[in-house]
Amino acid sequence: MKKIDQEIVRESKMEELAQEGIELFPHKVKKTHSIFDIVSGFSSFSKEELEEKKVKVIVSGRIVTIRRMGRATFFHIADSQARVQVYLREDKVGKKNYKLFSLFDIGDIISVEGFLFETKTGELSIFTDSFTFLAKCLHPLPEKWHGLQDVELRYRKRYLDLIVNPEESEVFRLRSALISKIRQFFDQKGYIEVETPMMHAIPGGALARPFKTFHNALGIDLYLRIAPELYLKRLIVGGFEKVYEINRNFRNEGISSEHNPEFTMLEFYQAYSDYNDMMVLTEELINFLSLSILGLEEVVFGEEKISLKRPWKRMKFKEALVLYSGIAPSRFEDEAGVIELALTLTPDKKSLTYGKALDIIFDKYVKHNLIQPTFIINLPKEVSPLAKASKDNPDEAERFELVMGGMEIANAFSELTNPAEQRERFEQQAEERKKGSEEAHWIDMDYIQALEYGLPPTGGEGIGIDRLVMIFANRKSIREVIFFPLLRPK
RNA sequence: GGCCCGUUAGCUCAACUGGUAGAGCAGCGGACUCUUAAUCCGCAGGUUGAAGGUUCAAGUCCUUCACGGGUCACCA
Repeated sequence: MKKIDQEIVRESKMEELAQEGIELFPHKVKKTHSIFDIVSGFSSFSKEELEEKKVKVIVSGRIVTIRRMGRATFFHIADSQARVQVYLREDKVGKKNYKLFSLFDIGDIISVEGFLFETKTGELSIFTDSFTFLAKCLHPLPEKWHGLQDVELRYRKRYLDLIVNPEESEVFRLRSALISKIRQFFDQKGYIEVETPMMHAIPGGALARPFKTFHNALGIDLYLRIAPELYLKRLIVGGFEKVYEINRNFRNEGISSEHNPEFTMLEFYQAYSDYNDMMVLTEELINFLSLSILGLEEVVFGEEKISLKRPWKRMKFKEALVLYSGIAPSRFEDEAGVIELALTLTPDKKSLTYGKALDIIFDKYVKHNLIQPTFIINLPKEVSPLAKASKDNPDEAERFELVMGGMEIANAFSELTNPAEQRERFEQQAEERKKGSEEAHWIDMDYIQALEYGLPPTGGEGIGIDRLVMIFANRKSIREVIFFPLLRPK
């Protein structure tokens, strides 16, 4: 890559540092405080208190601003959480060191040692007596005022985004807190966290196209998992009554502001419960997350306010269709008509079943209207091959989707426990595969055998963590909540 | 994959119906010991995403391509 003049300047400054005997890549540095410790611990102190206490600190960070004024210089050092001002004066550090500092640039990482004080303008700062070079930044950083705006660059070079747009790091701190609180929630309820395979010989547990790979030693095709579901239920068969897993799923489908090919899924299963229990648990979980992270039972999402006060609305799938689709209720009785309508919405599809057609109409006309958290219950059995049928209506499944912010956040059901019925459902799916539906479920005989050993009544659920973070962090694109979203290599 | 939009200095953005590619920040040189988007003086920085084409003349119009964003489709 061609070097620009500023890069050449920075390189020659680094050479000069070396000539001055400065260690360019030091091994270790002393540190008494983080920048955050200083800002949070001493901001409330008055000028006089600081002078009296003479707090000595050794702190490291990246130089993000420099204001040189002859024999004195102010600069800020920062990490992803906080920034603090440093005051450097020639009479304090000596002529030689002061001159050395002219070889430092915005972006360099240094350690400074000094006493805390307050400037005339009232900013908590470090009056430094010495500083240590830690790392050179060989490229100029984006502009201090606007930061890095180019979304493509922000995603491709997330480290740059984090350096110059510190508010972006808040999204990821929130994400981390959310996952940590999820673990706390389930652990307290006696769940155990488990890990199941991410490489499957038979990809299952969802309706989606998988990524395919090959294992050399075994000489077999393997697939990156599209869901952990079937393995987690095997663990229920094995006697673990409450399990959860938080990890990546991989789906070889389109990319959009709501879809990344790899995404983080929370799945949890509880023996001796059903989908109604899962609804209560879900409300409890997300309400808890909101209260413990945001301190509120409400989140702002775009133009909307989402209330997380319990209980949340429960609405039958078909009722939601009638209420939001704008299609006359009587038309839903006409199966052929519904299929025809759905086909016009998805020109790529050649044929559809009634249940699939309803699902398409739901996604198209209903989902985006559901901003407040809503459990859409009793989805068509046809599109739910792993769920128990409803007692009252054999065409419906004991299944719900949680929709909020116009997005599907969770999907849960009373797990199908009857091995013979599971086998029939798989066979139906196999028929659909034959007809060209690449996302239809495979037949997993080992899973059926696991069911034959006896799966107790079980409720299970998956929650899309990335989308939940989107809502909590008020971001409209999934790429804003994933450090390194998938982009085409340049 | 279809359609729409975008791509100009390291970054953020200008450049009217085609007529000499500019500014701010960052950088370099100089002044400056409480500044904070520091200030003041000066300087440098460009294959306008790529390749073709139209034209006396293209950042601007046309074609193709690349990457991204939005949207539709696919897909929980």
